[in-house]
Amino acid sequence: MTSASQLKLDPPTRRELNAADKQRAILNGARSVFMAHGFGGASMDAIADCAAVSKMTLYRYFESKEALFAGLIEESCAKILQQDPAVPLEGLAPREALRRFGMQLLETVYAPETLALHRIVLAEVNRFPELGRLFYRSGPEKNIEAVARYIESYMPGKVVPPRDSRKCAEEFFELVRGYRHLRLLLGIEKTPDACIRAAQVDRAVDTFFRTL
Amino acid sequence: MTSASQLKLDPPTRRELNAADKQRAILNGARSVFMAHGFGGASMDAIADCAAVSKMTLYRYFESKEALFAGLIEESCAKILQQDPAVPLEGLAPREALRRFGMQLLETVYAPETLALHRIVLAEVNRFPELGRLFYRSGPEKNIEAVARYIESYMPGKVVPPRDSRKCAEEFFELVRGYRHLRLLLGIEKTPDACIRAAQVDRAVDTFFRTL
DNA sequence: AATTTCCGATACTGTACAGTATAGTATCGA
DNA sequence: TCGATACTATACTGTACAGTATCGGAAATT
Repeated sequence: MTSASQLKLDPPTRRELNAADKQRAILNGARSVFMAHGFGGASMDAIADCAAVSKMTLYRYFESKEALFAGLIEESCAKILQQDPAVPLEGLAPREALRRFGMQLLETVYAPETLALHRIVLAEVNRFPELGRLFYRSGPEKNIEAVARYIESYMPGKVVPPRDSRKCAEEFFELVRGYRHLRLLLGIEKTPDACIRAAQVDRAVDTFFRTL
Repeated sequence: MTSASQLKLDPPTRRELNAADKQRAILNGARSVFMAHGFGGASMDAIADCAAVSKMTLYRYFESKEALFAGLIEESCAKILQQDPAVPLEGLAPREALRRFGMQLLETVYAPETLALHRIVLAEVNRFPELGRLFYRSGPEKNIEAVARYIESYMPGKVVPPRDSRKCAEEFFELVRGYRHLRLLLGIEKTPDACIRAAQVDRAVDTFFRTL
């Protein structure tokens, strides 16, 4: 190791850093195991092994298996939410702006980790009802609201009273994600590359503009 | 008992009748328990109790827990498939025909049992990959193909070459099911009544016709 | 009625797992 | 150097559960 001294921090900070590392290691291990085997199929021993941590440490950071699971899902949802870089919209033609929204959506929801999260939340929503709301608010709702606001600000007069911008935004994302989303969730299709995703978004944007 | 003789059948038939009843009882019990608790959370004892049948009988009809689960999902998918009464289309205006397709879709996919099936298939698609295909072929694919055929037969010239009837049919159903479908799957919204469903279908049909 | 065959209720077996207890170790501050 | 804290390894407890063995009894056959 080259000069460990420059990595040294004052004690409390350093300890917290270690603690944060452990927590992250645990959550990463939990992610692998829970996502692969579901809540019921995951064992705390397997998670401990996967996180390279003893089972006692697991229970020092999380009350129970349920708490660990809930913590993991919360973290995963937050991760999805944060990677919303609020696309810069100024000066873009509406079609191009919507294309960017669409591409961002597909990158997120077609990603294997997001698909796994989606599956497991649906699977356990009976056991943990609050996770349903959490998931919806972290992902779909944010996107829909962003597009609704965009439509209101940059496409005035396009949406007239019996329709509203929010429903319109939902329709837009329905067209973008398509039935391919279901096929991916069901594992009967491979994740499409960026090129295919772009074609799909273009088509969805075309269709969407025809509905206005 | 009043005159058991008139209920008597010749032996083999009678035995088979009982066998069919048992099988149905088992599958019904399995449905309740699996749908409520998932594959991992369901115990064979609970299923036996729920079906009012001994555990031995369970194992007489199904090799293992996995086999019972697979059998149940197969039966559930088949049930969805069969309740496709091939709407009579002759003499209907296209808008009206599509409204019927849409209503039929929502009745099926918004039904609590279908939502439960949807959730559990997604939950277990890692463990039982073939169920993904089975589910997709039983439900979505049938519907999409039916609408695609309708578009080809009854709306000639509406869909021009870069677009194809199948993609169009997918778009139609995407608009019909809406994000409400996801909210129902996540348990954050109550099943809408027929009136709300009809309004949703009307709106989707309007939007769809604007895309043509 | 006697006998054979099948079935199901109950009890059991082995295993896997959540959670805990214990005993020992590494790290750090004083 | 001492003492405290956080960790590890391991073994244990109790429970839940998939799958099985046994035995009594009902039906089918004679």
